[in-house]
Amino acid sequence: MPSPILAPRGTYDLLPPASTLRAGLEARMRDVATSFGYGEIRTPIFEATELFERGVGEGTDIVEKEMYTFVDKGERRMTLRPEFTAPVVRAALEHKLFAAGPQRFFYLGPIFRYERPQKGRYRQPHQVGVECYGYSEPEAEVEVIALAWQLVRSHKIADARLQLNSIGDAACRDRYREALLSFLRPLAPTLSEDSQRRLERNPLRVLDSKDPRDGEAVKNAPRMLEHLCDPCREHFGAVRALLDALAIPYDVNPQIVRGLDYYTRTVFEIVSNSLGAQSTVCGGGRYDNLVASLGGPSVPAVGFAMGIERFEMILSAAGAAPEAMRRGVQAIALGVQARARLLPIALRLRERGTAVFMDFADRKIPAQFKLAERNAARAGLILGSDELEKGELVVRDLVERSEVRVAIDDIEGITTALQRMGV
RNA sequence: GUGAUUGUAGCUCAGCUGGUUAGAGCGCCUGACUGUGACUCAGGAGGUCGCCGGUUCGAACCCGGUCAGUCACCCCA
Repeated sequence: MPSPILAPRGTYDLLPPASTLRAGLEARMRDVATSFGYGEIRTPIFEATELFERGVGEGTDIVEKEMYTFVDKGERRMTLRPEFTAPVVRAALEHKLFAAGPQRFFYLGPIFRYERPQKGRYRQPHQVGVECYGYSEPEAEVEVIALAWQLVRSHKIADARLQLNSIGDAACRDRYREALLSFLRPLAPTLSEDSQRRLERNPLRVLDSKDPRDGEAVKNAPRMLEHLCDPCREHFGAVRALLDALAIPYDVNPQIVRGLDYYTRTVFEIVSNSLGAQSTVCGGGRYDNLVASLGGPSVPAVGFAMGIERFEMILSAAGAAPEAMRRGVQAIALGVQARARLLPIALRLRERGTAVFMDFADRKIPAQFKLAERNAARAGLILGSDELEKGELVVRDLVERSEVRVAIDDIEGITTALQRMGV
């Protein structure tokens, strides 16, 4: 016997009713982004591999070992998108949108990374995120952060915290890099193997190492925030002042570094301790050089990406997951003839937007009531032989356990009775 | 990629130091109840014990491999 085919490792099937909850969450996310003036952008699920090599950075783990890359029949190197920012920039450049001034986009959908699955980490995770182009002003960061914060706040998530840092621009980061290197080099033998390996290539990564051996060295290491050039320091101060004015709480956390090459100046994360080792639910910041590095004009940019699965995990940990509401109607017919009469009524109700469930298996009344329970129907529409004779049907409130009788063809009367029951 | 741990019915799990036809609860189906959801009672369906191989007279149990889940490292949303 052939072995059964399973969903690929690190992926999952979203089934009802979880899929209904997901759809509701996505709808609320769209609403929030829309209320900030962002428009939805949908880009292809695969792109030229080179886009990510240039956009995300050749030295990053994502590009080095996590991409789903293939060669198509036209010998083109293609990659399933591992993130959204590079594709969005590509689309904006392709359609010359930057000629029209500032642009605001949000996106929602799956990304693909070949990673070892664990809690809050999948091979096809889903992200919602925004991109704001054309503003070098600190208000841009604050708008994007406020949007992310609104997403979190609108769901009453208690233990989410905003972490903020500045990693400077090309000029002051290079100077800091040198300062950090000359501090860490003498200590190299005391660092973890990973950090020793990373030291020359990306010394900033040593700062957020979890290895206790690195903690000691990092403790006295020079701080980026103290090495910011004047414009960067001023900019960071302005971001903080605006956040304070909006009463958005945050911690300055010098260890926030972000893994992608394109970030400049402000970086931020929203973290929660209900996520295990994957504590970040949202990560973002400013990336003023990305558009130019992909061959476009010099356009400053700010954005974030939020993990939808992780967001759901926080929601359920907070007990904020919405309960499935009782909704719709169970159409209960006894026998083929009654079914034939009830079917068009069900259709009429559905045309009016009422959910109607119906069973065709000739089950008895009690069995059909059980189905109504399983469907979490709010009301029942019962048509048996008695009713058929009298030309009536029973509209039953499944919560109050009360019922009224209405003429079979009186669709208005049925609708009114259902409305009274809150269907 | 590294390490740890788990895999028995649709779900949650039991199954002693390897020993006849593998169990429970919930769920599902049928009936008691010529037409009202719960409860009760009586029946019933459903498992090649993740898969492959090995050891053994004999494997759900021991060994190896493999697939998948989970957790951590790493990385990140």
